[in-house]
Amino acid sequence: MAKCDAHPKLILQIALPVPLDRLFDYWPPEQHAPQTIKPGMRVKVPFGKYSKIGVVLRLINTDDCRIDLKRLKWAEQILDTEPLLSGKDLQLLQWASRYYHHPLGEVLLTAFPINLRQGKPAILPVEISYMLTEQGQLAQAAELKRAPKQQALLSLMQDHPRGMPQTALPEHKSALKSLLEKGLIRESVIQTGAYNPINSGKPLSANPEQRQAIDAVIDTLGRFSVSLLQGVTGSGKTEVYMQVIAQALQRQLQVLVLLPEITLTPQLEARFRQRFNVPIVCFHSKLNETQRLHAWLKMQQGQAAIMLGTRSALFTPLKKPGLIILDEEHDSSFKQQEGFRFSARDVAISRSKMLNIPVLLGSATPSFESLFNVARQRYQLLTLTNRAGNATDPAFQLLDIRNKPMQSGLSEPLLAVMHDILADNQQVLLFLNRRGFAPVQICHGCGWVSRCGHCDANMVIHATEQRLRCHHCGSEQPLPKRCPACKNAELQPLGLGTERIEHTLSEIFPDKSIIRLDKDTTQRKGSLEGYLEQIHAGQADIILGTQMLAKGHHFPDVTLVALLDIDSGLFSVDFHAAEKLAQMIVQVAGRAGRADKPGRVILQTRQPQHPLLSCLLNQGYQAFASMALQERKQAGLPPYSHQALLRVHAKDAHTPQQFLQNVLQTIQSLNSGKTQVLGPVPAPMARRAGQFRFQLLLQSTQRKELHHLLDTLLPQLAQLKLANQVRWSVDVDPVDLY
DNA sequence: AGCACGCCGACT
DNA sequence: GTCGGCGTGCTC
Repeated sequence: MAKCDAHPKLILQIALPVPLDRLFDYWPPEQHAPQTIKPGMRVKVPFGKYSKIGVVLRLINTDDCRIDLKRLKWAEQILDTEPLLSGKDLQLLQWASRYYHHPLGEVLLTAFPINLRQGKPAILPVEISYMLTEQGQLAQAAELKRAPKQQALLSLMQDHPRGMPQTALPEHKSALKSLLEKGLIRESVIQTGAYNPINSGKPLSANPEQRQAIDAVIDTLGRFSVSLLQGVTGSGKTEVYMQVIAQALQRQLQVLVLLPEITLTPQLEARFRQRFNVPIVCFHSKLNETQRLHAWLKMQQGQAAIMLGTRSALFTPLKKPGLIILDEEHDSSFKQQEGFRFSARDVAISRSKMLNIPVLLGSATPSFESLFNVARQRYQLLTLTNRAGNATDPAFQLLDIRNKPMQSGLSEPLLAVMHDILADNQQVLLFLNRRGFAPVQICHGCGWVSRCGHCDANMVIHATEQRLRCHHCGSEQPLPKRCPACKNAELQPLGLGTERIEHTLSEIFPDKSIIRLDKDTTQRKGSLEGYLEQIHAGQADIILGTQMLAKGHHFPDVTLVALLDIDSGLFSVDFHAAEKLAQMIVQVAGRAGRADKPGRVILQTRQPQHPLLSCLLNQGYQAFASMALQERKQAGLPPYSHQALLRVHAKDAHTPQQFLQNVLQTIQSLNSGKTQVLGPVPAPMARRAGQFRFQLLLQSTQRKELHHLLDTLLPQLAQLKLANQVRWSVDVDPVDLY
């Protein structure tokens, strides 16, 4: 290479999306002035056989280069003229990479929408609007009678004297061209960037509790603080969000609103658009890549003021960050469960701290961590207790079903109540967290069960499709008519799923309309919305479903909620189970009732004396949380300690355990004993999708100790003999042991 | 993660 | 005699 002695002085340190926790050094691209390259710009570099897109993280001197300069390659191209990620963004992502012990390059590139990850240009299309020229204003539609499409467009334009954006006229492409040529309309570029955050007129109302909460959060605008807004269903949390947002917008600041599920975004989006006269963008998995790119860029450039999004929206750069809101903060979907296993709630708090802005967490059933932080006076607690329209709290009733006659999981006393309610033309909501017809098929002749061949789990009967399905690995097969083992035809469904209960209900209540809401009935696009409409229109008598009933949707005409089987949540190896169960009970109960029709909640149980249930029902969620936190304190569990879970899996049955045994030895050689090590133990589902799984739990009362151990331990894992025979991952602050 | 290179079984 | 199985080793 002739260039050898003309080496530029600066070297780029680049993060690349590879599972290697280090940066890669490159010369700046040959004809690119190195002074113009800034951290946060994307760069295309040769990597191995092909090219990759990375992010410039630092510029260093040749003296600080980590490898022999002769081996350095030249970067191919700097892809941005300005950094896409700010210094603060990079700082946050680096922190997250260290905290979650996930490779920096992969963390950095998850901040980008796919298009930017692939190196596509970070450009927003120019938005064009059309408006009438003077000639067009005077023109008579009749003049165009030989061109009906142009005629239609002209009158449409005459109805919108302030112009129409191109995006609103997708059908009129050729007519637009013709009218432009005739000089009847003209194009103008829509000016984005500045917006006038005036709300649409109505004076904002709030009850005293809401007022207090609103004022308390507004008071924190401009500095870091965490507020926990605890409000029962229907207490008006959204109104609090909106009035706080209004204040942030007045200060020309942007707001990031994070939600657990996309199913809830459309409702909230509609309310926001009605309230705020500012550009609002959404960011979630139902959007296509172009829409996501545009939403991301609008926030990054300051053209949009509000982003509503799911977990993946958390890292969107903000030109003028003002406030982060995280609704339903207890929801476990804020924790990413694969790859970069971050908690959007915890990272949002870190981000707010770095940006020196407030964060507002909302929930009717706050996570125990958040309540713990309130008790430690790290968060301020704001409470809303009044339900809208003076609705009363639902009345809870534990229904002891021991020795009671049952029909498909429905006890006689429950059926009696249902008969009454339905006779009165009110709606009933039944909750069972198990989809399918029955969780297993069994042979009455020989005892064969429908075991999954790849998992330690049974295959679930799906009667409509006449198939057996494993809910853990997705494998399926036709429902056998005869026992595969003994050829006996006496195969029976064992246990209950929503599909089976729907079947039974239709026999017991033949003239009532039943709507089942679970993954199987709502997979088709728009089907959930369709069912919800039917329910709200009063076309459903019985609503039956799983988890998704607990999330957001309110059914005001429901006056009876029944949880058919809560016992399975009472006995779990995972210490989070009690918290999850309590949240679920309260959330499901919150779906029902309003002022003139108080709700009633029945919980079927064979454990009517269980202390967890009696505390929750007699003293409420708050008391229950205090009790459970006390237990966790005594047991030294989070949030009184900190955990990291090392998961290992392999095709071979023995290597995961052997590998973890070696890890254990390594730990013992490193650890001063302040970090507890539990395991290795088989994962709760020891075999899944053909992989054998083991895990090792690390726990320490000092977060620093735990992280120090991980810092020294993890780089050594790759050197262990069995390292390339297993796959392993680290989960910091695990919430699910599966 | 890709994607090489690198040694041992069933096919034109 | 080749095509290709996935074992291990590297990427600035």
